[in-house]
Amino acid sequence: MTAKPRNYNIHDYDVPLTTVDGVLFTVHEDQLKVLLVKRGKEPFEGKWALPGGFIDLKQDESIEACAIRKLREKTGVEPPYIEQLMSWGGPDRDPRGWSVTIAFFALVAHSACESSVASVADVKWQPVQTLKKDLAFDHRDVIAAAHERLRQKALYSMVPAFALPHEFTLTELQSLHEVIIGTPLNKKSFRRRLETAELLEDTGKTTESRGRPAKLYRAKAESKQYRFIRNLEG
Amino acid sequence: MTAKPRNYNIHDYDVPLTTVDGVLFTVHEDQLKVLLVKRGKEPFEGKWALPGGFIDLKQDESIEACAIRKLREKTGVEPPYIEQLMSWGGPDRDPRGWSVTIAFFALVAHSACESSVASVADVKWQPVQTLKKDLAFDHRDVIAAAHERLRQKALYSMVPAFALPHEFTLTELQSLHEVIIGTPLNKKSFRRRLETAELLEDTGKTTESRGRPAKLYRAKAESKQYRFIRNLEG
DNA sequence: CTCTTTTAATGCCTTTAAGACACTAAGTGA
DNA sequence: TCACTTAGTGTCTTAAAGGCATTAAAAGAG
Repeated sequence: MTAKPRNYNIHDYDVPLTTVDGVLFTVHEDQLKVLLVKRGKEPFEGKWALPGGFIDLKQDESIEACAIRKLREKTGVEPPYIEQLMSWGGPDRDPRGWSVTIAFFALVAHSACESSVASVADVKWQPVQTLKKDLAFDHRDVIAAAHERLRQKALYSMVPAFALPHEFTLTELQSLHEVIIGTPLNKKSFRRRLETAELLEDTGKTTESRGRPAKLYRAKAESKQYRFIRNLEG
Repeated sequence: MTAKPRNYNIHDYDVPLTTVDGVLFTVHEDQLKVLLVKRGKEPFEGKWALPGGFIDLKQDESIEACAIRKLREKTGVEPPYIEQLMSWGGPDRDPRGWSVTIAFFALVAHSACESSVASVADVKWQPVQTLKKDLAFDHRDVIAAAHERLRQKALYSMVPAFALPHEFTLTELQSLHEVIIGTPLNKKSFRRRLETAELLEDTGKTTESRGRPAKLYRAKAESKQYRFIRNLEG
């Protein structure tokens, strides 16, 4: 046991087993994917689970810092977007007893951490459409909640842009939103609201492929907080 | 210590001190008020704090159930609306060491728990506009976050209705929204969106006072989930 | 070099829902 | 009966999304 500040003694308190988990999404090959890690020990040894675990009481300065650390350990990078999702707790979700997980929801470009993830067998990008039912703990519910949150964000914000590389085209951004929401979107509306809100910077560069070259944009930092006053049709 | 299922032993884990707190709002005399409880023991003995505390690992079936229990203990009733707000954690927010609070945000009619609150000296309704700075822990930040959440809800939902008595007039509901948002709202817009969304039931009753009698309405259960696709102007 | 194909970007009319604000409705009390 | 008060509505304007066709800019075929 470590020395505790003041008079805190864990024996005095009957506290739950509190952990932090991250739901890290990316997009690749027109699919929304979530990062899973194969558990190396009990409980749920061998099952796929969300990256996460115990708070390091000596190192972590906050629960968000803890979540970022967990994700960095698995991907090699810090996600450009992270926010707290919600917490789950109960007597039965962990066989060791009453437990709590504080879940975070994060986005990253597939290209930014491709090497770290592809090089190890116990980490993978799983398409959310083909999620297995036998994930560890209640992680299936956690992912479902994160997916729903992301879906809402796609309707009233440009937050999904942080699942793309630093520079991207409007078509890429729109099709990402469409993948997340699950329905096609109106091209004109999508572009018009982006333009009036001034959320993107023109890089001056363009793509080169078949057809007319597309302009490449960068998300401004403010776009993380921006909320449109009106939702797109879900 | 209690017997734990399987091989769980709290000594094996360096876990934070996890607690649950509730931010319970109501409206009274045209003011938004929050429920505070005077702490009877260290830390922060004698300071005002949010109702909350440790999870009862034998009784509580979930963290939400725990939050509801804490609020019932102080008000005598279960709030008609409760949702998880977010969690805060860090090494310094509690002098006993690394701690986490999972905060909930709830609404109740002032009349529903007036007697329970007025009868004891260590519980009070505090107007959010005149909050003291020296609340226990980081509860000032928690209340600020809850207030901001409630403000957003007032722009795109009818959730604030759950801070009113079971039956209420449209004028009462609108002025509640105005108190929460902090600006006047357009009467016609407010009523029109309510009507088209069919969120309220006409009770057939009316108020009696000076002026034309107002119809009394009841919030339908669905109104808890309903989100307008467009926000009112903040 | 011109024409077809492909993808990007825009113009413009329609539709939806909110803002503004005047007006009518239904009570009370002098 | 009339002034006053509060509730509720009619209607025009404005903001922003939907629909859809058109134009723009490139590559490749002949």
